[in-house]
Amino acid sequence: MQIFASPQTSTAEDIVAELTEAVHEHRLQPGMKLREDEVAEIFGVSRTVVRQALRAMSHEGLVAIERNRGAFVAKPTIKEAREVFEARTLLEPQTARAAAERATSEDIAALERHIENEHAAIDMGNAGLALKLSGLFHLEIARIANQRTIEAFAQQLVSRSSLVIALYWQRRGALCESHAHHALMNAFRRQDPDSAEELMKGHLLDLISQLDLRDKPSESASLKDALKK
Amino acid sequence: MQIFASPQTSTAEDIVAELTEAVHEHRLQPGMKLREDEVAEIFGVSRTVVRQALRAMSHEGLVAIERNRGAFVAKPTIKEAREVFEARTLLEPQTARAAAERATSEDIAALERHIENEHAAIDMGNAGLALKLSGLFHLEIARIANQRTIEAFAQQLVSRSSLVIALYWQRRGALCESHAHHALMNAFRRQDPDSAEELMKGHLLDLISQLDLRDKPSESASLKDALKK
DNA sequence: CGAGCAAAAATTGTATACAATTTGCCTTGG
DNA sequence: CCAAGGCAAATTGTATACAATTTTTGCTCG
Repeated sequence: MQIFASPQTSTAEDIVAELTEAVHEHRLQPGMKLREDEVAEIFGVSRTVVRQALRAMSHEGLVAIERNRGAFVAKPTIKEAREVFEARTLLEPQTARAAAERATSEDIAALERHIENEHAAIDMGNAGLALKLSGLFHLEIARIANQRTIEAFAQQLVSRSSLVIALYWQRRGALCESHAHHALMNAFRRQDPDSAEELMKGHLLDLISQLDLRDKPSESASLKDALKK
Repeated sequence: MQIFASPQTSTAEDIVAELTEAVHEHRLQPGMKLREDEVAEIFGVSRTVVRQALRAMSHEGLVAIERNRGAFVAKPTIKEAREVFEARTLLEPQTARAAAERATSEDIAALERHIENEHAAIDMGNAGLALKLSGLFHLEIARIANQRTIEAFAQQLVSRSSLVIALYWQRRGALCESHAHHALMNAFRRQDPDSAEELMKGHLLDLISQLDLRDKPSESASLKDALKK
């Protein structure tokens, strides 16, 4: 399967960006192997640069590197999935509040365009694109809040959320409703930090509620437990 | 100046760990250059491995890599310094709460030993060691809370805090009082999450208040502003 | 026919060689 | 004497070669 276009030479950052985008759009799925030679040929660089990219992504939790075995798209466990959304619940509501306090009319216009794109992606049935845009919306808010450090954390968490969704989303076809995004944007427009914070909190809880994060026997920590009658 | 012991062969992780420890103890100071050859010789590996380590640290915000110019210990700006502690204020109080709910008697014993070590370091006048231990105390709490994801964020934030302290601490000689750490541990012992959360919040605010984060003309964002009469 | 083992192929880990870029110094001309 | 230009040294960026490890293949033997 041809997943990427083939440019000539790329930097490690380019490769990270493209691979990350592919994860966001669920073209790269959890567990897929990323062979260095293969990636190197696709991007027209040597393995040296590919390794930089893969190590960077492993540091973001998007890729799992097993020594002498290679790099794989990460497969977050249920515990990790919970942690990702718990961290988001700590960071993003407050960030939305800060963004609501700072948002300029340009910021709001950008958000509005963004939501339009989300709708367009859903209408044309491009679920992968819709999912990616949905994640980017959250990053845009972090950007507006002007908190680079938290933005970097959010970026990592949103990316990992894509993996969590790929693994644990319940109703496969159903809605990635940008309804909540609309409500958030309106709170920004009203310069209403309290609402923005609450809406973000609710939005995240809503997302979590649509995941199936019940413990499964296969994830049981100990072999002994698994063999219990 | 001889900063490191010289072992034979090390992994990239070893190098990250040693360099990070040196940052924590203020043996490596903001702005110092980290030449690849030099580090490679010290650790007895090739530049390949050193580059892995330096790139990992740059991703953590501990090292700044300038293209074709090399790696330097990062020099957080005042804005970054504020962001680091704002992020800590979002994450750590809640984490302390979670830790207070989960802490076992072994956890508390470990914290107690840790605080003793902090006192010992202060008594023997080893400010660098005391500073490092002070940071590790916060990481120990994240570990007790059993939140790997947040622990990773906290690790990065604590490391960057060491750089911030190196740059912006006001009274050079004065106290890194582990007083607040004692109070936190007692809250854990009482299984008092509310207190733990409040104490951590207050502790962080206290730390921030001892930094000099006033804007300085030299940090003016634009050259144009700087040249204005 | 399947289990076990051994050799071969494939893949990753590390070091080194070479290219590209920057930095410092020295020369030269005003 | 100072500024500008350019050459040389030092340093980083990338590719490649080689070593170590894992995975696959295919054979033998039960």
